Amino acid sequence: MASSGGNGADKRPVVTRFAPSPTGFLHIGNARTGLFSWLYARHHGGQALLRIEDTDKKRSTQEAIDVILEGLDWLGLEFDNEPVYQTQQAQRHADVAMKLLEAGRAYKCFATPEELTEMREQQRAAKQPLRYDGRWRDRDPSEAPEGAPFTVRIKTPEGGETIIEDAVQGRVKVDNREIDDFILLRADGSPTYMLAVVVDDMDMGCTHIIRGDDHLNNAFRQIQVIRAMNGANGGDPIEDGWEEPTYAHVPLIHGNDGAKLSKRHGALGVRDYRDMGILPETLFNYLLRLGWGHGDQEEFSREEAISLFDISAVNKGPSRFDMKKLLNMNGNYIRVADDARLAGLVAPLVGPEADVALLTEAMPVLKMRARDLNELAEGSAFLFSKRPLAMTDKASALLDDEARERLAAISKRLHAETDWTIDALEANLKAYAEELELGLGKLAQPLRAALTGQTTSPGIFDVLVLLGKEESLARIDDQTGG
RNA sequence: GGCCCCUUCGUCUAGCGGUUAGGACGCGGCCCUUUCACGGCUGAAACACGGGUUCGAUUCCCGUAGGGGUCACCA
Repeated sequence: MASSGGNGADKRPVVTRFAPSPTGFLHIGNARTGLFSWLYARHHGGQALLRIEDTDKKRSTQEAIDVILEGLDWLGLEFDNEPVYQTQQAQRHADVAMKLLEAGRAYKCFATPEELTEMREQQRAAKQPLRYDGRWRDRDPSEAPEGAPFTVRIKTPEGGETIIEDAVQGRVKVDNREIDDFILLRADGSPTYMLAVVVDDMDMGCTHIIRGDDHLNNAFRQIQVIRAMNGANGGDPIEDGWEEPTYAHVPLIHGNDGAKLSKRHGALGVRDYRDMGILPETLFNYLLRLGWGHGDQEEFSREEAISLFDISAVNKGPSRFDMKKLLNMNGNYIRVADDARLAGLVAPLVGPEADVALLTEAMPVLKMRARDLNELAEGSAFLFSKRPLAMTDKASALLDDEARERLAAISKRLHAETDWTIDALEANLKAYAEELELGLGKLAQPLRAALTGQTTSPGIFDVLVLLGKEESLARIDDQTGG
């Protein structure tokens, strides 16, 4: 009666599924669920399947589906087989409902929507739980008006309790009285989500259902469909292969205020983070660390994640999204990322004048100073600025008369410099600074302003070398009138 | 409101009966230094509360409080 099904005793090869609905973007929280689902399958050498829940016709456009596919691809989560499209299974869903109806494990309900609304209002008024009261459960269909539309409802057990051994949440019990006879097939013959998910999960052979814990309550209803089909609640199996999967309900990601992450919290879509200049490996790692940990380790390669990930180690409580930490992590990943790759990513952000070869050469010193790709692009801009350079307020403040005089002297020394390397240039300017009995900073800052138009940049000798002798001197002379 | 879930620094987490409660982000200080970063050192910062169980509870059990989720012919 209160059996708990598969639940870890499951010895079948692992098959997980990620089932997003095409809403126009890939929600960051869903992406994490997808990541966990994918990691679990990969860890166990099983299959990670993808299903598109496109039964909401209004929102499900090809474009919306592409956004999801693109997001998963960007994150590097490649799924096995072709994605299953839920709408294409509609006939199969209806068939299952009809089989249940024939077996007497589901029944026709002739209650109208208005009637049901009224029922709920009364329940609300009487402070009773809101659920279908089973008014057609034992009534003869002949009592309905001729040709009246009907829905198909599942016949749910009236007593006992249902237990789920959830891989994340642990043992969860629900009294069967809490589970009403929900609708399987609408009056127009279309399947409800509650039916469709289960049928698809079973048809796809899913052994593990890893999803957001907002579905925890649904699981208790979905199990009823499985049990009706496999005869666990009495009677013969209607079809083979309806084995209860192991459930793992992972907590949702919350915003800073602790509520479910939504539009008002800012960026929601995976694509938004990409546009903010977050690297895919950063998001992968950050999402992994949200709700899961492995000792003191903060950074995990894809391979480490696969070998170390364990669904039962996922925290039960929801975690909050922290942009600051994401950015810090992104900075770490940028610093170790391949220079040519970064140059390729940054070039389009810099503009048409960007030169990938120069960017690649400059990348080692540029990437030290950026936490996202946009910052990286901003930091690279000076390399491609056209003379005469526009000065920021702080930069022009640095270029007073005294500074310009020194720049003129520096210009003269640099014109004579034949060895245009970091070491030689440094030796040259340090000698001059000593001559003037000044700190190098007194020379470097105005020089930086003249060369970059800004007060911050990579090391001044790096800048000189990257710009080259000709361009450097021209920029300096622009400021000295020389 | 009914039902379900959750609760370690501000945030993400480690901990799985005995620890000076560890790490990371963020924040403060110091060092490095041509700016900004990076890096190094360092400081402040947590077991929600109340009962049990136990020689001993952050850890196990029960309440309370707080938070979250869910209750459609949506998915």
